[in-house]
Amino acid sequence: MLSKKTKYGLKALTFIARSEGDLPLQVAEIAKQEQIPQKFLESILLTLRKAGILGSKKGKHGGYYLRETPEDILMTDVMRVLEGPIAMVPCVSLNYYEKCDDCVDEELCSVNKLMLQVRDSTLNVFRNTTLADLSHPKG
Amino acid sequence: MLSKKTKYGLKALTFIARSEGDLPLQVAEIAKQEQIPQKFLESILLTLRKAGILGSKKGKHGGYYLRETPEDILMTDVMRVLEGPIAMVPCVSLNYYEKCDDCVDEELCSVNKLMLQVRDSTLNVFRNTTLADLSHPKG
DNA sequence: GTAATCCCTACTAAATTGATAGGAATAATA
DNA sequence: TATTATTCCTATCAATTTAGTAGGGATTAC
Repeated sequence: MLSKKTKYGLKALTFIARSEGDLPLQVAEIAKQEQIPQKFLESILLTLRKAGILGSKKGKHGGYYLRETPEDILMTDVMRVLEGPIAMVPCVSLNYYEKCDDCVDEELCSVNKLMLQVRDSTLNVFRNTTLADLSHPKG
Repeated sequence: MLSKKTKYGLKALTFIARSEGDLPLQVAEIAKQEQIPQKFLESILLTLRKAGILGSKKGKHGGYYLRETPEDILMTDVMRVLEGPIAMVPCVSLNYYEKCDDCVDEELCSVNKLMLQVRDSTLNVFRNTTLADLSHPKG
């Protein structure tokens, strides 16, 4: 299952991308428009900012904005920040590889074999989808 | 993350497929060979039997066996039994479709748009992979 | 009738998820 | 400078899920 965190994060990013204004958008407004608990959204946007996907401005009239244009924001990056590793098992993870304790030979392991294919096909989707693709009505 | 249940289930199925004997295999032996807690594996194999993927024989010299040849056992079926719906959100699920409470227009929803693609690509892998593919050293 | 095996139910500890609460720090503006 | 609006940070918490464990009933081979 996709976590609420990721779901909310994607919705928020799309909302910001669609706004296209120069002004930063406030958590309160995004939360209201997208029906997301405000405090929860606050922590999610903070995560996205720390990851370099969003920028922020503090104080009155502050808020969040995209660091790059939607066309340049890849889902690989967004999903890794929000949902964690794309691979479903560490032994097929590109960025967080870890050998299984039990596994004697990875090449013989059926779990490894199957999940490697799933990772590749999912990665292919994320690598070819930008925030712009998700933000346009048709696409 | 892939659950241990699914991981163990896949390993057990592969183990059975590789054995190829006429005799049913016992939980105790599979558990020992694949380093899986026996009682846990028991409940997993029971699930697979109830789903029609495994058959069982009770009593002394009993055990589990495949209901079909490995070539005919598709990962779509196995994964749905072990891990649940393949879609990461109910609104893109083929078999368990459910509309989101909040979502006004699914065609505008970025989460829907992205997860639909992920579902399709994952489904494509599972539909084209059989237990036989996972059981052979090369493949 | 005994031993080996699957079958079934119930319970539990640990981790994760989806929040909520409270306030500190910062910036605009009157 | 005081006020207000906002992000930033830490801590806490309830519900759910996961990964098992425990105990014994039912069935079959021998």
